[in-house]
Order: sequence, then structure tokens, then C-alpha cells
Amino acid sequence: MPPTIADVAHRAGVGVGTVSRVLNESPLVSDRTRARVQTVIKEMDYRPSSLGRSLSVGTTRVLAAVVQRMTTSSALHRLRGILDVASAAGFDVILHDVNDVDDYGVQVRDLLRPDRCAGGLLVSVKPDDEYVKALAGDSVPVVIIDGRVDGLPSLYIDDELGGKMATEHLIELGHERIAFVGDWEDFIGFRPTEKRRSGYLEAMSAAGLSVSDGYIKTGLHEHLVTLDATNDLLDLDVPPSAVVASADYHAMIVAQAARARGIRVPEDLSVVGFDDLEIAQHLGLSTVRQPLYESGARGARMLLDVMEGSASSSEHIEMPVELVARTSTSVPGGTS
Amino acid sequence: MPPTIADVAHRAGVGVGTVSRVLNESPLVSDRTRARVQTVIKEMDYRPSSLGRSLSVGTTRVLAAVVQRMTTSSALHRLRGILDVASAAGFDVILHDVNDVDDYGVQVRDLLRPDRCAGGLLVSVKPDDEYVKALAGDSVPVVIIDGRVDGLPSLYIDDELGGKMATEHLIELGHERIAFVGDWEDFIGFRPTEKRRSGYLEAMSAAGLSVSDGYIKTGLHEHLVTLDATNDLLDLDVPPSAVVASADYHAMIVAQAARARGIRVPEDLSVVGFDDLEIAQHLGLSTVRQPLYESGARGARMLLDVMEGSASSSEHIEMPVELVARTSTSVPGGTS
DNA sequence: CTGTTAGCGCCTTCAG
DNA sequence: CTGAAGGCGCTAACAG
Repeated sequence: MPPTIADVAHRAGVGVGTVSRVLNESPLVSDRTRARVQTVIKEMDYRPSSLGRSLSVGTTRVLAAVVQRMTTSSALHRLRGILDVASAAGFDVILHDVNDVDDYGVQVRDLLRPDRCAGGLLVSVKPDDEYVKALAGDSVPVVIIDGRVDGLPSLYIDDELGGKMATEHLIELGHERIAFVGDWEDFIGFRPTEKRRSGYLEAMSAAGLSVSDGYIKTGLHEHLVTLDATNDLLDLDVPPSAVVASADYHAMIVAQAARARGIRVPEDLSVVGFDDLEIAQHLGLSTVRQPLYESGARGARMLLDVMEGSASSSEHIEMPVELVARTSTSVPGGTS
Repeated sequence: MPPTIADVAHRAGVGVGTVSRVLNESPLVSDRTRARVQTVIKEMDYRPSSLGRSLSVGTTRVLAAVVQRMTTSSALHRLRGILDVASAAGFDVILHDVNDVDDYGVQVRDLLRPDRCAGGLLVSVKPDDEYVKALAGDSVPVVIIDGRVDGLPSLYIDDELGGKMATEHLIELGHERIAFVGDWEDFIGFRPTEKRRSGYLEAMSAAGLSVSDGYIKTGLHEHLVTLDATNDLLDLDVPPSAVVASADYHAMIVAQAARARGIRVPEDLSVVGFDDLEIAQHLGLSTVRQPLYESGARGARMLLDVMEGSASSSEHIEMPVELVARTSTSVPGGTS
């Protein structure tokens, strides 16, 4: 129903080739005809069909972003970064939420084909080995955001370092009884929580601190009810004086659980999160910041580069993490 | 580079028409040939090009979701609902974040065309009047999620009622000094905050309660620093004993601001939010729940219906709001 | 039942 | 500089 290039050509009294040329800003058009064609285009409110164009040139003007169980705000922030640069570059972005453990490989492989998109962003999603190898096949270029896989351009942070920084912050404040609460809600991801926990353990042992029994509460998202986990912690004979949470989301809940029992934060319990969501700042939550929006934006830019061949197809970029001390942590006993 | 339908036809020793027929499950194919073709398809790992198909049938297998400044978790939850049903129906979804006040009309109009998608979901985005009229043009069908516009199928809630319910909850608990804190971060939306505030005012006056000077803090997102707003409130000679926030996000900050000055929640200050985000439950936040995920899912389903003509193109559906009382509200002075 | 053919809308040679 | 024609991958209408 919308006008086609032929309609425009007809009305302007030129051939479709000419219209196509003015559309693509080819210099091979006289100013006169160009002007005439452009006028007609305005008149008819003509917009070239992206479908026709894509089929013809063999490449789409869309990027695909694959996320998993998009429940977290961190995914949202990354997404914004992606959308902003994609949009600025004139690309649409298809958002795909993988929620089936079993055939996500198929889902992703089917999505990442030249007829659906020109490139893919795997956000916190780890392609299975088969897929990584098959990438040589008919897949479009891909970059990993929030994860690292050999052979694929990736953007990631040092989760272990992050966990260590959070813990060291507490140690420096004088804490000795430090617990760890976290989940690994990701089922096809990189399990950052495990690495953060390693960092925690490392920092503890480096400081000669021991981790008491029951001081580590981890589990699947659905099973780890952070509230309960925190209560368990607080019920111990020797409860922790501080806890490092694997994410701001959990840190918020830990703090709430504590306050609900009359335990003050940070006076009686210090809490550190991870991510530095927008809300963290408003809640005064101490946390390990990772560049969320930036990782999305930079990842998208990287993909664009790879797509046009101006970037190596196997760059690995580590984004910085940084401790942000706010008011949810203090020396044991309060008063900082 | 990927195999085409012609390749398959050739290898299977049949015509492209036949391959197309088995692809589309036409009954007009003998079991024998069908089997042979399918075998070849597997062998070659052939997948039909969505591009070719779309161009041919004249309609895409993609939905477009338009959001504005996707910063809130509520948008995220709605999005999940959309993705789930779209994906189940075999549709891709393009996510478009409008972030330019000026030409969002153009952006949206260009996006909502048959060559880019088969239907559009405007999430908390209000199409300008021009656009609504122009919908008769070459636009694809559209449904509004989280808003109501005449002439377009819409899904919405009664924001005024919600604001009223939140306020009445507080009133029933015995509060008389109730403040309102909210923002209207949306620049092209339906300004739900205004309606919620109206509901608040209505409830107050219905109860014969007066709203003191300075008890209403509203403004643009960037300018309304909730933390400051709360402090202003608490600095008043006669500070409120309760506040209704226009969203859980702000409620969380209000509560934090209070606690930071040693004001207990809910003993010294009751706080009600709006939305019932996933985190609200874990924080014990009393709030007015609106069905976020459901609105996305149902909106998408509705769009699918409209697209296949099985639904009136101008249905209005009001989703229910519900007060969820938790532990951030109590009678003035605490206890209970 | 099945092969062939004509488009779908656009870009890109290839002659003029 | 510009018009005409071929082809992108697929579906649908048409002969067999």
C-alpha cells in the first residue's frame, strides 16, 4: 500500500535506477533531476522499504541483543547503552530473552543469521561450545557483553577482583566476621557470583581471616530467598558484622532484613553490594561499581566495528570495577 | 552464503514450489516427496530466509515495542510480558527507546511501517494527535500499553483510583498529615503522576483532611531529587507522618532518606509506593500494585489479535490496581 | 501432486 | 548522467 520506488520513478518521470541513486546519495545524478525526484519523494511521503533494500544488498539494518531472563536492572542499563548507540547508527535492535535452557542454542543460532540481523550481542549469555565453533558458519558477527569467551570479541569485568575489593573494603574498616550472600540466577551465563565469591575468599584468607561455618549463603535465585538467608546469618551464635552481597539487589534485601529485626545498618551490620545501580546511590549503598551502561554502549560500538571489518574479531576488553563507599558500610560498631 | 530454497530444490530434485509447499505445510505434497525434501533440508541445515518470505508475503514476523527513556524497572517487567508472548507466537520484537522529544513522532511513524514490523506496542508512550489520525495511513496496527487514547486499543489502569487507594490506606491507619512525593519523568507519556496526585487530593478532601503547605513535592525526574524532597518534608515545622510516593522507586528513597536522619519507618513515618516491583515485596514496601508483566503480555496478545482481525481495533481494557499493605506503613507512632 | 513463472521492492551493472 | 534489466529468496497462481 505504501508507495514504492517505481511509483516515485513514474511520477517523477525518471527510471527507478535514478530514484535509487538519489536515495543512496550517489553523485551520478544531475542536480536538476535530483531535486525533482526529492520533491516527488516528499510529496508522496515515500520511504524506501527496508525489506526490499535488505534483500537486495544482502544485509539487514538490525542488531540482535540476547539476554537471559531479563529480570535485573543491570540488564536494563546495559540495554540502554546498546539501544543508544544502535539507534544512533541507524540500526533497529531485536531483543531476545532466552528463557529455555534446553534449546537456547537453537534459538540463538536461528536468530543470529544474516536475514534477521547484521550482528549479535550476547549479554551475560554464554554461547555453548558447539555454537562458538559453528560461528564460522552462516552466523553474523557476535560480541559478548559481560563475559569472556576465547575466540570471540568480549567485554567483561574482573569479577574476582570485584569480590575482593568489596571484601577488602570491609576488612580495612576493621571487620573480621564477614559473610557472603549471593545467587547464580543465570543458567546459561558466566556465573559471576562464583568468581565474586572466590575474590571474597581470597581477600579473607589474604587477611588471615577465617570464614565461619554458615557464612556463605549461595544458591539459585528461586531458592535463595535472600531474606531468609540473611536471617539465618543473623541467627548464628556469632553473627557477621558485615556482609558482601553478590549484587545490589541482594544487598538491598540484606539491609532490609537486618533493619526488620532492629539491626542497624551500618552500625550493627555493614553491607556492600555489586553493580552500582542507579538506585544504589540514592540508598547510600556501598558497592562495587561496574560500568553497566557503558558496557552496553561500548559492546554495541565494538560490534558495529567488527561488522564493518574495522576491528579485530577477537578483541578482549576488560572494563574497570571500582569500589564506591557510601553509608551502608562503616567501622564495626558504627560511627565511622 | 546460507543455502537457499533453490539449492534445496536442486539437491532434492524437485521444484522450488514443492520445497516451499513442504515449508508451509501445504497438504498438496505426497508423503514421499515431502520426506525427501525434509531430509535434504536437514542435511543442508536449511532455514528459509525471513527476508525473502516477508517481502513475498508482504508482512513481517516482528513486533515493535516503543518505550520512553527506559530507565524504570516497571518498563522492564512490561517488556518481559511482551517478549514472552511475542516469542511464543514466533515474533521477533524490536525495542525502540524514544529519547528525543522533538522528533519522536517521526521516529515512531518510520518504525511502525509494514516493512519493519507487523504491529506496534506503545508502552507508556502517547502518540501525538497527528499520528493518531495518520494511523489510517500506512501504519501497522498499534496498541497502547499503560495509557488510554481514544480510537486506539489501549490497556491502562485507573491512576487516580490508585493514588486514592494509597492515601485512603494511610487515612484508615489514622494518619492525618500525609504528604505526596512524585515525579513526572515522562515527556511524551500520560503523566500518571498527575492523576495519582489527584487521587491523593481527592482522598484527602473526602476525609476532611487538609494538605499543608509544602506537602506536595513534584517535579521533573532530574530536578526532583527525592532525597532532597524528603528532607524538605522532614524539615517542616509540622512534618508529615506519612507519605505517598508516585512510584516504588521513590518510596524506597523516601524511606532511606528518613532512616538516614534516624526517623524510623514505619514507626515515625509511613510510606506507600506504587507499582509493586519485585523488590517491593522483599523490602516490605506497602504499595499499590499494578499488573506490570500482565499488561505487557496482554497488550501483546491484544495486538496479535488485532493483527489477525479477530479483535476490535478499539478495545479499551482497564487493568486492576490493588493495595498491598506490608510493613512500611502502620498506625501513626508505630505498633500494629 | 508438482514444476514453472511472475512478482514483492530495491540495488546494481550495463548499455546508452 | 540515466533508463532498462537482472537478481536477492520466497510465495502463489498457473499450467500440467
